[in-house]
Amino acid sequence: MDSSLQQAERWVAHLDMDAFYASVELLRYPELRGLPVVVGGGSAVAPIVRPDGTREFRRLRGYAGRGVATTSTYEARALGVFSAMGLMKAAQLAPDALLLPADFTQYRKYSRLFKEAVTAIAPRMEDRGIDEIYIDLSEFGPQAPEVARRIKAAVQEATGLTCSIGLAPNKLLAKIGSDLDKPSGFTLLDYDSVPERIWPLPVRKINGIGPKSEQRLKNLGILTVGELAKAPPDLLQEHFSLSYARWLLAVAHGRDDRVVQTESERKSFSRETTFDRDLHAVRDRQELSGIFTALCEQVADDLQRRSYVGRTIGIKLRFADFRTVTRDMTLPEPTCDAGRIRHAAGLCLKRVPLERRIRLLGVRVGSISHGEAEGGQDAGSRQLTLY
DNA sequence: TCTGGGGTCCTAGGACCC
DNA sequence: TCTGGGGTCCTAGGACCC
Repeated sequence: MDSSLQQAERWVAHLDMDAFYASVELLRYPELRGLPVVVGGGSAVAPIVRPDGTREFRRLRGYAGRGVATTSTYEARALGVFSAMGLMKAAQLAPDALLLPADFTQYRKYSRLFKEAVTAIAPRMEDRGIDEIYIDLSEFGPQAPEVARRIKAAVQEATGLTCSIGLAPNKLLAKIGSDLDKPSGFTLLDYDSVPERIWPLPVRKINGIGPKSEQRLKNLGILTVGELAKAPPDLLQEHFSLSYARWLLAVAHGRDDRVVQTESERKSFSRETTFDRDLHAVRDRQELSGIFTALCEQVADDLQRRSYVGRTIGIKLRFADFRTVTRDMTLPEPTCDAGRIRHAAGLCLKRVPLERRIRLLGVRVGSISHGEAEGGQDAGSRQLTLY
């Protein structure tokens, strides 16, 4: 490679489905179109089908429980209800909004549909979760914007759902772009447009700056990306780690070298649950133990169904005061056996002092690999599978 | 109005080995 | 006798994302 040659221009698209879960629900319940709808809570909020076939939908009013909004329609957002908001609070803001339970089987189906529609046109796709992806369109050169528009149309054709696309020379700008014109947006950004389009935005719009960093930047008088771009490097290095300070300055100028990652291996499996009420380690011992075992069985089942085994078994506890602790231990041999996971997780739990009430319990298996578990009925056949 | 569930990555200290 | 580095693994916590 001749380093004096300028690197070929990159084209990266970020595609984000609009209000994904809620939009899938509207396909099923078209009569709710135009109304504030919130997805969240357990199956208890499912609509009731009357004898005559008509449906009665739950409203947010009177909701009691610990659920949060997973998604809301744009009509509900106009009333102040956004994802991750507690449903009790949402009920205060929008008591007449309709409430539907999340149906992940259905969302996974539509996720598959839209991703298939994309890869049929442009194969270099990076999965970023159920409702968003990056697409490397560099191979299309100057045709990239046209291809991106075709992808947007193909997604709608395949699913009946709209998406928003940002198209830019890198992932950072593509991601910001897809959010600039929602819903059903299409935004083209290049480096020259950074001062005009990106600098006025709050720093929180940058993927990687969360609530903590936002607050710390605010304390330094930095609210917008433009202010970040002009911040003295010394000031940033004083308040953040060297690598984070460098990253902050780079992204503020719209710079990002990350490649579109078309393959990735998962690193862990976990299951966790928040209780309806906080449980007491001693008084609710039986109930706690039953839930603990069930979580271990679920993780074991997840591993087995996908032919994984793991060596690091961990637990997570959240106390009533929201403090979270984790404990883990690494086994000499990997496993996917519920009993072994339960035993190791039990040892981890013994290392946590349990004086406070518990609100959440979780079980995790990490250091995973494909293959047969050591011990158990498969021990003898290990050789066969390895060679 | 008390804040879900499933992930990834980073940092940092200690153990242990060479 | 006091003092080394480097590398890897393990564990805990935290920030962040969808």
